[in-house]
Amino acid sequence: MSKANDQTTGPTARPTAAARGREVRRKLLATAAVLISEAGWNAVTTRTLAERAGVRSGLVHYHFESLPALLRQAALDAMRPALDEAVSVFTAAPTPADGAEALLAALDRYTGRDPESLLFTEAYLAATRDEMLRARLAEMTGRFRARLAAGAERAGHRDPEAAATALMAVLDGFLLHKALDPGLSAARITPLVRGLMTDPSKGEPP
Amino acid sequence: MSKANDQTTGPTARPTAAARGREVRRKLLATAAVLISEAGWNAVTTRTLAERAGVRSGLVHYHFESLPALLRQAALDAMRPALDEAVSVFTAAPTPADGAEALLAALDRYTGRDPESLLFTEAYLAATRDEMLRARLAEMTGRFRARLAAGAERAGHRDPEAAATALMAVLDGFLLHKALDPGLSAARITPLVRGLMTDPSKGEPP
DNA sequence: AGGTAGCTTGGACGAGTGTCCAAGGCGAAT
DNA sequence: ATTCGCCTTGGACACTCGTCCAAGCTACCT
Repeated sequence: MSKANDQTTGPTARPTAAARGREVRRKLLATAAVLISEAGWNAVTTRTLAERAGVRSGLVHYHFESLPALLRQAALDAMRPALDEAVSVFTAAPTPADGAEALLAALDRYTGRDPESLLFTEAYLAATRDEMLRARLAEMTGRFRARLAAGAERAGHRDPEAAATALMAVLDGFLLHKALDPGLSAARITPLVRGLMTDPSKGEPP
Repeated sequence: MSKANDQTTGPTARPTAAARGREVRRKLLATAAVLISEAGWNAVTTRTLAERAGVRSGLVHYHFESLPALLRQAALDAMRPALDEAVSVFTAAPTPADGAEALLAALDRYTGRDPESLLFTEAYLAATRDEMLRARLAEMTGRFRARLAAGAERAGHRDPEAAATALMAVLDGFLLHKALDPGLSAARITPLVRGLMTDPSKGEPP
């Protein structure tokens, strides 16, 4: 008897139908994330999406309930690992200030170069007008904020949650401003951003 | 002989054709700014715009070259006075830190309440994909940044331009985050934002 | 062998889109 | 009274949009 996953065929054999379907879903989601950043949330159409993904347009509504549902999932799927990596970068640093500096540096490298640079901003704006997206997105960013706050608290910050909120605001704000003016330097604002995570009540002069 | 602006007619008389035209332009621009914030830049259509403005749809392309051109002008016209007022608020404060606090407080009052709350964010994103808008917008925000930097410099900040950049990033970032989560408190991050405009090299302990 | 289930195709459908324009209206100037 | 110039109207135009589906395909199961 042969199991469903038997791959005893040749090296370049045709994948099973289910596997091809999975690949179509993956490509559509990945391409949608890029297009959202490139053209804007409301400018992603089924036809351009299918074309860029190398997929026939009829497949979009076979694999997904609707275009808005696809965009929601694409944005969330692309943001989750990005936020996870941000958490890693932050928690790997010895102090919250170093963590903030590392996050800013990572963001600086990311902006402009990455085809999904503006995905976060687009998703925030879209969430403003989409109840379901707002709930799922708020949960993800809430977890991120909690991680930042935990780091700030461990370092003895007076108001850790405020520090986390402020840090997230600078990061997303800087991302947006730098997209508009690539001349902006993350290095220049680094000392100021470090200051955000350093409790003002416990200054440490040289 | 009668001058063009003779308004010797009754109290509720029909205005001159030119005046009505000016009013149509004004209404379209004002309504467009609201709709951009409400529905998103790419979701503003000629027909919904005309309807919300109380104007026949055929007038849109009589008074404006194209819908994109109208949106550009609407955004810039609405942002200019807002930025001017922000400059006033900032420069009226005795110190840059007080100015930053005042700006944040004003932003906090503005967010959510105002129907144009998200206009700035939408305009930034649109400028990313529209060369002409980017140039005009960069000029306006550049002037604003220069005013903030001048204030920081007068107070002896080590890197005034960086301070201005960081302050603008927090403001726009906080605006966006608060639109998503109205529970965010501007008051909580105020001391941290004040710190941005206070040169870290010259701490002033009580 | 035939049957089944899932993926794929290409196009149809109606509702929307930005843009344009012939025709009409009306106050101001002559 | 007539002309002039600008504003206004309502709809036509040629798209593009999201969604849907009948028909075909092919790997797998019995």
